Amino acid sequence: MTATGAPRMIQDRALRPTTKVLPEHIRLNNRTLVLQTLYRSGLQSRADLARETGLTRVTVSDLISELMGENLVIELGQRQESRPGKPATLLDINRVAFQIVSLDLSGHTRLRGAVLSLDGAVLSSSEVELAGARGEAAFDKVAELLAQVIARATAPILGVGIGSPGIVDRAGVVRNAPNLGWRDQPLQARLQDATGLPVRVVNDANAAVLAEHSFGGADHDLLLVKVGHGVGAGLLIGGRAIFGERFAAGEIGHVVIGTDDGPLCVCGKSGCLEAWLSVPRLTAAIHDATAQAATPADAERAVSDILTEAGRRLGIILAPVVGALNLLEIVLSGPPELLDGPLSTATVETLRSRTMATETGDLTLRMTAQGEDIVLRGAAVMVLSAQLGVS
Amino acid sequence: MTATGAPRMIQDRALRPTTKVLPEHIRLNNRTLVLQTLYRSGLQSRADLARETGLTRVTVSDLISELMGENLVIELGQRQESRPGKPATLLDINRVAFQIVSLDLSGHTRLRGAVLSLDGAVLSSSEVELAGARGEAAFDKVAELLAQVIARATAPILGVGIGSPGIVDRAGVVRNAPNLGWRDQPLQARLQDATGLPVRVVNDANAAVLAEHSFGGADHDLLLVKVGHGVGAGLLIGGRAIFGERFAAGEIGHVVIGTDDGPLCVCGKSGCLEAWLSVPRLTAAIHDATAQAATPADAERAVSDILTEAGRRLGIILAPVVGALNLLEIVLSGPPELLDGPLSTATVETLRSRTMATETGDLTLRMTAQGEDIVLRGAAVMVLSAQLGVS
DNA sequence: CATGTTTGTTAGTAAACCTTACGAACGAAA
DNA sequence: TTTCGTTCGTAAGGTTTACTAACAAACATG
Repeated sequence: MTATGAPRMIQDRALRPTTKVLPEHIRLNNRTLVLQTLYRSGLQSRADLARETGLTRVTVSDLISELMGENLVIELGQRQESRPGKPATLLDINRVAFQIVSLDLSGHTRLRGAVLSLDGAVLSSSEVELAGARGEAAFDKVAELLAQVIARATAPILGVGIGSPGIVDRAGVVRNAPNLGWRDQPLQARLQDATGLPVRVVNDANAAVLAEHSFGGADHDLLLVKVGHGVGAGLLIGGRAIFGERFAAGEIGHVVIGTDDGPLCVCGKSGCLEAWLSVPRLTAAIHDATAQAATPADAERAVSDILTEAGRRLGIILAPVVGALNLLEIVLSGPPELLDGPLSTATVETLRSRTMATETGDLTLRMTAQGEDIVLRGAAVMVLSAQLGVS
Repeated sequence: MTATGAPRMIQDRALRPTTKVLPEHIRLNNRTLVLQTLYRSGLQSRADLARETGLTRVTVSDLISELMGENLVIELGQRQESRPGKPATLLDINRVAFQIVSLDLSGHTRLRGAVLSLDGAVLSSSEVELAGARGEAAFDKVAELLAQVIARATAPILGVGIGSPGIVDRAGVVRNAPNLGWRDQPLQARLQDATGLPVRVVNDANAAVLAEHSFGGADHDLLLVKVGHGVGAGLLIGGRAIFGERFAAGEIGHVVIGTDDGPLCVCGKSGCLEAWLSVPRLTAAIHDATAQAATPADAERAVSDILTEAGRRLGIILAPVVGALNLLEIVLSGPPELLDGPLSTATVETLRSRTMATETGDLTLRMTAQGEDIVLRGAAVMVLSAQLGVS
């Protein structure tokens, strides 16, 4: 029995549609496609865009005139090239027409804010001491910082991106952030009302992984481990951020490592990742060891041992994740003097020895190049993505 | 500086478009949407579909007439209901017009095949002994079984779905399957050429997780652990299967567990999951313990200890994955006499004690209800998804 | 200077959905 | 029995979208 009259093959795009599509959605898709292409490749002509997107020159021209009408795209004169044919008119995203405001609330004692260009460059930054403020007082600090940063913008603001510690849902409600004393804090909605600007709130580690993806040249599958006062992770699979069923994806700080016990954690368990790896724990351990050491050489060796063990622990906890997701790229974010040395070396060695290296490709582990601005830049990516569909 | 003239908000659908969209793609999306709705809800009128999909009655009628032309949808008389207005004409997927052929190659010694209805019910099944065949001989066994099963179909065949052990890429090439002696075996393409039918080849655990999702009422985020001669996992996030950068997602069989050593594994490492949990290892350990036990009570306790320890090991390795992905649902597939008891109890207890239970929701772990047919049914889901966009 | 090439635009076409309108079929009330 | 309102499915016409075809402008080259 053969497949006589069997239905046509469905393309990947049509797998499990969840919503109806109308003609106007086509326009939005293609408009964003053009913008995205221009954002990434920069200076291009209409004909270039047509070739790259597969759309016709006519359609691209039409979309471009719409985008120019919104001041999102500008013409930059003609291409200087000695070729036959009419010279191309170069286009680019109008990178100075708008700015992005970002806040990083993940610092333990200090909130940071900045104005960024559409390219993710920090143009100016501000800080506010948290000074132990919690709950509504902490919200006031955030609102105050936001107003300050907004005032420093020198172009229309495309939107506001905020990276917050804790568990943040898709609507930008901070479900739980112990450090700031927030529970079910509707941060996005409140700040949107207060400022009249589009606001996006995401978890800090999720913001960080977006920054690494967009600006750090990272792959489509990526795990970023952010080490600070706590330890969290951001996860990108197929270029999409993973949030988890209860928006707590990446919350690996209180997963227990290994089958021996470990240091007691504030959460009550023993051997949590955070008890091994958080910055306060590491600095305290290093301080103790240095104080007890007889000679500088002894001290150095003791410090190296501490960092190596911490790195090994990180490798142990990441190995199942790397195996289950077949991850090839892991990025660390945090104090380089702690992470970038024996620690990361031990982590990658542990990972390689505990997973099946053959067949699964070669694992890469590196420090982020984004430095301290990683959350700010990631929050900006959220804004670009939400407002322009670009990143 | 405010957002004067800031561009419109982009919907989620437009985030990162990668391809141009044409008007005909709309049609495909909406056609599939209608088919999907009908597949899941069954008996519905055109007006019902219009209300549920958001499309107009006119558009739904047009799509339905197209689908009826392909014999995919049929009318089933009028609704028997005492209501004002013209009675509705009930529609349904023509569930007997097509059948699906599935193969399960994951058995250690035996290959299974079946004809399934569009609902995923097994209509008839066949088996072939592998008899140690490897490489090209194993391929011949598969082709022979496939021909047998195809001959038993009693309706046009929608397509062929195959669940294979090992690493399978998106094109259905089996990159590596030690048990079958395959390396870069283009199974999908070869069988497609041989049969003239659409063929889809996926990893067996990935097929299984699709079956659990479609037929087992599972959630959108789901991890399925398949315990057999080896141990593998299938992962679903947001309703989408995760394949991994090198198509090896779910290959957790050779990840090392814990910080004490463990049994030596065939891969050379000590303490791999497979060394703790594979069916041969467990049955051997149980056999030894039973033989050494003085009394039946001793034997029972020893068996329980072995299964509890295996379950604990599974919990240890899954904890970081569950934490990192914020998974709430885990399903086990394999011999229930081994898995469904002390083992699964120990796994879920270990998971709960090693992850942050609060905030992340309550974890569920259960046996699959799909039994031995799970891979066959999952392979059928692949066909439904590829050919009709339905599942 | 004629020719060929490339760019961007104009005009017309096809596909998809929508809105509006209508006949058919039914229950309920006058 | 007749009238009215409701619901279903279809028909006709309009809008949006991107496409094809054709063209003018601007340039290099022989």
